[in-house]
Amino acid sequence: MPLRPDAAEKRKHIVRTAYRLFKRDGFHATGIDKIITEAEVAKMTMYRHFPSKDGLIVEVLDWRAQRFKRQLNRLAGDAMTPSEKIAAIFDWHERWFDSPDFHGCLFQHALAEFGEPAHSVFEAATRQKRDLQQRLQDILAQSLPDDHAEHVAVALFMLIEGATVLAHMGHGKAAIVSARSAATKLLGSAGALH
Amino acid sequence: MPLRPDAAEKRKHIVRTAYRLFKRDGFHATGIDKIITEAEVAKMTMYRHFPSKDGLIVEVLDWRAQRFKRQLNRLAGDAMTPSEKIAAIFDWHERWFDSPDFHGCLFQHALAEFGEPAHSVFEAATRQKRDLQQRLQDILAQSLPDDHAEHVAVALFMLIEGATVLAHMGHGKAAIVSARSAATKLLGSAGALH
DNA sequence: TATGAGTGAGACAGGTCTGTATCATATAGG
DNA sequence: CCTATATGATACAGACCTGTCTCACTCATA
Repeated sequence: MPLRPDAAEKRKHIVRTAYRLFKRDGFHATGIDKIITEAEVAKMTMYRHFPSKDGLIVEVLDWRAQRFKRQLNRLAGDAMTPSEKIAAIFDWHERWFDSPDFHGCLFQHALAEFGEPAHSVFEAATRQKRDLQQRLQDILAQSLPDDHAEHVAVALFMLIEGATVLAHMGHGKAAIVSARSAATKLLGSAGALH
Repeated sequence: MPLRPDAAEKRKHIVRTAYRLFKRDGFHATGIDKIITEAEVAKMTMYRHFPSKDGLIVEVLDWRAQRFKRQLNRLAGDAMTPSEKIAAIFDWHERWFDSPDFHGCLFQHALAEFGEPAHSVFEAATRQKRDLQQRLQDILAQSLPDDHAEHVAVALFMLIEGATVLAHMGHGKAAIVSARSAATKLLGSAGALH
């Protein structure tokens, strides 16, 4: 009764194709027809796997968020100190900003295009942002008291979000340099030197 | 040969109505029909004043950017020290985040929906962001050497952009508290105590 | 009063959007 | 082989999109 062996593959393929188009052209600007043409898939195939375009968008965001989380976990291995982990995260973003197909943060774009807090797409985007912020806070909690950790985590989160906006505007290098410098100062004055 | 006395008023009225709808529902999700209905204006009136929907969007963004700049200039009067000016800007954003019709930053949303750097809407949005960053830098340049001023200005800019994203997600209070705290630390460690 | 610019209302064209329905085909497992 | 499932291709419905066009009307000014 499960799907055919390659049915799950088709599903992933649709998600990946939609991801690429949403990232490049935006959500509203990307039509279903464009997605199925690029994915070389029949329309009914897409609608059998996903309930609607919004449903597909949520799936794409969740899939992307999971990949983001995996990469983050790999970066911030247990071997490093909190400061090293934060530095690694900034380095990672620097590489991301420099990648040829960088078009800003898909989750920020989702918040922009689906600004209604009750919308499922908005919720999917906030989940990812909340996860990142929580992850930063967990890292900092290893060497800072809880209230300090929260404040610094929020500040680092804002620096990262702002850096991503700046990078989308073509100033990724300046953004990451200043963000790193600011993060160092914040961690230093918060007492998290290790 | 100039327009009738109230023609310019109609034009402003269309811009203000479009602004309200774009802010609430987004650019692609807001149709021309919706704008002219809400503005109680004929379609041809709108198309006589603006070349296209994109043209209207650019006009809306420029109008909003001008208003933003005016408010910023009023806030950061010459009487205050750089630190006081920065504090006033954060206070201002706090009030903005708390306002009942806050829906995030329209310029961020424009960058998200028109991600192509060559697009006129993208350019209009970047103009505003560049202006804000430059304004921060000018303020800091009063009490910091140029290279420090630039780094700190970019950091403050990113904090503000990130705080706006957080506020859109419903955490404006936490954002502004952490941003203020971070800004104080950055200004302190940069030596701009006045 | 006469003129002409600005306007409101609405039809219209041509295209695109999401989502559904239909039918032939391919294929894996019993 | 035979049946059930997944699929490709395509037509279709109904709505919405941007932008153009026409026509009657208002109203300030000459």
